[in-house]
Amino acid sequence: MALSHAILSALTERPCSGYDLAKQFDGSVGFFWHASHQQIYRELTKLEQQGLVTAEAVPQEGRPDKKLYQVTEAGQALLRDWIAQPSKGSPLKDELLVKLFVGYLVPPETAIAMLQQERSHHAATLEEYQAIEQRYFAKPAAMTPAGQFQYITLRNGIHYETAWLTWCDETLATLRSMNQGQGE
Amino acid sequence: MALSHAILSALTERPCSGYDLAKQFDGSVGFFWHASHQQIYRELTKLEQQGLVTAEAVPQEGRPDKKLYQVTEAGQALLRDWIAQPSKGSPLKDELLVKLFVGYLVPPETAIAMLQQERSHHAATLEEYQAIEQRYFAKPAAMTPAGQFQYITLRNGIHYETAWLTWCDETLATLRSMNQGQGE
DNA sequence: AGCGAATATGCAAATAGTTGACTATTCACA
DNA sequence: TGTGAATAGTCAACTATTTGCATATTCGCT
Repeated sequence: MALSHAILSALTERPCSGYDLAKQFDGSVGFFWHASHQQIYRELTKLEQQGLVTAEAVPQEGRPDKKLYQVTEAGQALLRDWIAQPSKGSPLKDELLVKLFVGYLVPPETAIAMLQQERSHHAATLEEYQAIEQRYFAKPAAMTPAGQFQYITLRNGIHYETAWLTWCDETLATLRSMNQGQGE
Repeated sequence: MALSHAILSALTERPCSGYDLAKQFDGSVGFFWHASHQQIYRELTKLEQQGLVTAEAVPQEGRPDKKLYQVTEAGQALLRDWIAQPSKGSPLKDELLVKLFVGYLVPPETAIAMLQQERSHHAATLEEYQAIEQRYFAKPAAMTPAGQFQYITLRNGIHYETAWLTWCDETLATLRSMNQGQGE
């Protein structure tokens, strides 16, 4: 199932501890997948039992010892096969859109405030992505294939956030004109 | 939790049977929420026990009898309160992006084929949305508030699909140039 | 010394979601 | 008459996810 694949993908990109993996899922991987740390550890145990990853205890200084996880050959082969299979679509679940579906139940000011909040959240995320783009992907043509594929996922995020902002602006304009229409 | 809210929203828009509700979740509501019909019936039972919806048996001719569900005053009040609360963000889970994160594991031709398939899927969805827009929302300014809010959600879908298409085209161009770069 | 934060890991219960299977009614068609 | 499709609904087992909680180490600060 997809969490195992997401974990294998993240570890293929960079072997790391369970803790760091969870931080990846809060960070860069979190844009296109997410999981709680409890889930991640649970899945890592399974993957290890299946021989798809190895766990190696690494003593550290100044911090607790950690377990370094890396993908085995079998793990990578499984990932390769999975990549080549048709992807399942990703059905959306968006609370804001559910709310807007019956947005007429609340005053327009409420809806407007909701959209403004949503807009500022997406604007902040877009800025974050653009900062990453500038910092790490300033010269895409000069990057390794691995880097280029990572950039591709970042570009998806940038398009996504841009589309949300465009829609927020359009919707705010609509709501404001509805509000004025009702003020008469 | 959100499925109950999604059901209350759908029933507020139009009281209907469990079967029709499931069809709504396969159709228009399915763009921003989804649930299996088993889940829907289960949730309806709960909502009825909580006094948030009523179920009324309706005899029919030429088809089995049905249960018509509608939202109670309490249900609508709960929905109104929920709408006014801050929305939780909707973390994404996208299998294709996981695959592309480690896309270098497969030949570029495989990645290109993946993107082409994805592109055609999004193009078809966009066409569907645009057809709905033309058919039901040709004159947004002349619509009821309820209709306008529905149109707002449709517009989100249109922006979303458009962004995906743009990104697919951009990514296909990238992959093709990577493929040519490697062909040397 | 104790506390909080960061690093590092893990268990368990409850809830949410998926999948499989099933029943019943009605209609249309071979 | 039997079959398949559409309408209409239900039960159950399994998987995935969320939430709460916990342990341990190390560091820095009061």
